[in-house]
Amino acid sequence: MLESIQDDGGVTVSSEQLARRGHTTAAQVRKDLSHFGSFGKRGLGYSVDELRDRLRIILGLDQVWPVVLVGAGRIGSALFEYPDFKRRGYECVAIVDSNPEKIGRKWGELVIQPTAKLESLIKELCATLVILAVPASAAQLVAECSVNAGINGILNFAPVQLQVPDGIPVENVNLVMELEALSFQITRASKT
Amino acid sequence: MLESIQDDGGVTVSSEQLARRGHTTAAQVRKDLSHFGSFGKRGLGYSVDELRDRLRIILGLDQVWPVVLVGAGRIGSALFEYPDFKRRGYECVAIVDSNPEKIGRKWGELVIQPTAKLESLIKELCATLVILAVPASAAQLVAECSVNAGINGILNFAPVQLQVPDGIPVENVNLVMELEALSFQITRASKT
DNA sequence: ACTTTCTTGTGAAGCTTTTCACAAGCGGCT
DNA sequence: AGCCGCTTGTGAAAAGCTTCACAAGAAAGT
Repeated sequence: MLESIQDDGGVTVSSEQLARRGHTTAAQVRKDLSHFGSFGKRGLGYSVDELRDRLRIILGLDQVWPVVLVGAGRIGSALFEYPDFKRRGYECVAIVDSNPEKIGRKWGELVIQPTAKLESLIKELCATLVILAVPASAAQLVAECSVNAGINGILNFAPVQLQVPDGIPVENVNLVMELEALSFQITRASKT
Repeated sequence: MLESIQDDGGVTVSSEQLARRGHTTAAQVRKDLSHFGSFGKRGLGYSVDELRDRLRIILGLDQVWPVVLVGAGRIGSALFEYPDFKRRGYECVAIVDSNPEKIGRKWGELVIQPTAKLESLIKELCATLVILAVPASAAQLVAECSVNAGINGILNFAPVQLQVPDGIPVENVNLVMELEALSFQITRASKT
């Protein structure tokens, strides 16, 4: 949001304005920010540039995160091509797939590697994140292998609840569940 | 989870077992279910078949949801091919894109249509959901058009907060934000 | 029929998050 | 300098969510 305000030439922004854009309340914006420090000026609001920079640091976007993509299917390719990805500091350093037909193919500069190499690739390239874009049946095994190799976080697209040690953050994206959330709300509303 | 238990031959399941699988607590499982009714038997647990069927009805999965896919890019194609999609009752009834090169191509049985036809397609096909897999700059316009056509819910992949009337549910999937959640947690943990 | 072993459903307690409301502070205008 | 219009940061109150703990009920064995 702050970058879009920058593009529109905004220099300062109030919690009220941010709240309207983000579908929340001004008090919520201020309370949330206050957990990390004090970024605004009374009577004036927040400096867009400064707040953006401070939030980038809080989110860890002031560094490059080497990412290994596991699964060279359609979801994998969608992510690989997604431009915002690299712009935010996430750099795909390796691609892995189990399908022998895909191994050896090139995506951009990268050659698709066999799953057997996952662990050594993570170690050699010091990858911090893996993206799991594999079928549900393979996900748990890939997760364990990544954890053994010392991965720091997992983005999981497989529709299973991964079992990983405490302290390794996992974010799940379950596309069917998002649709189910919609059909649930619509069904509810129509029963009023 | 219940379907996976069915496949493993499970007949009944306790809140404790469900909690372990889902990384939550038995009390949470029971409290959540209690909001929709009383599905279990004391001393025995829940009938897997019955609970699955009841939840399917609650989530609105006992009917077919006609979906229009807007944006025939990589994310769109990943969704279109995703098999779980149709299995859960979401049926893609039309594909729309703004790129003249793509219009007229066939994906399976469906011909890609121009964006201008979106409104009439939604009306004619009685589509209840749209999936927005378009660039951020186009998303708001497509959303408004869909709302005008009487859409019931929106699944939005564009990294913008859509402004739609109250009562139209919107679910957002923001891939970069998921990665940011991971790098934030890793950054935090390393500062302890 | 009685006891034992489970497990649900649910008030009450405890905890977390959100909202309220206002003192304190900044900038511009007279 | 003094006043006025805004807006932050934050304790305190309100609302919401999770956990606890237990009565009530179900099945199976004696």
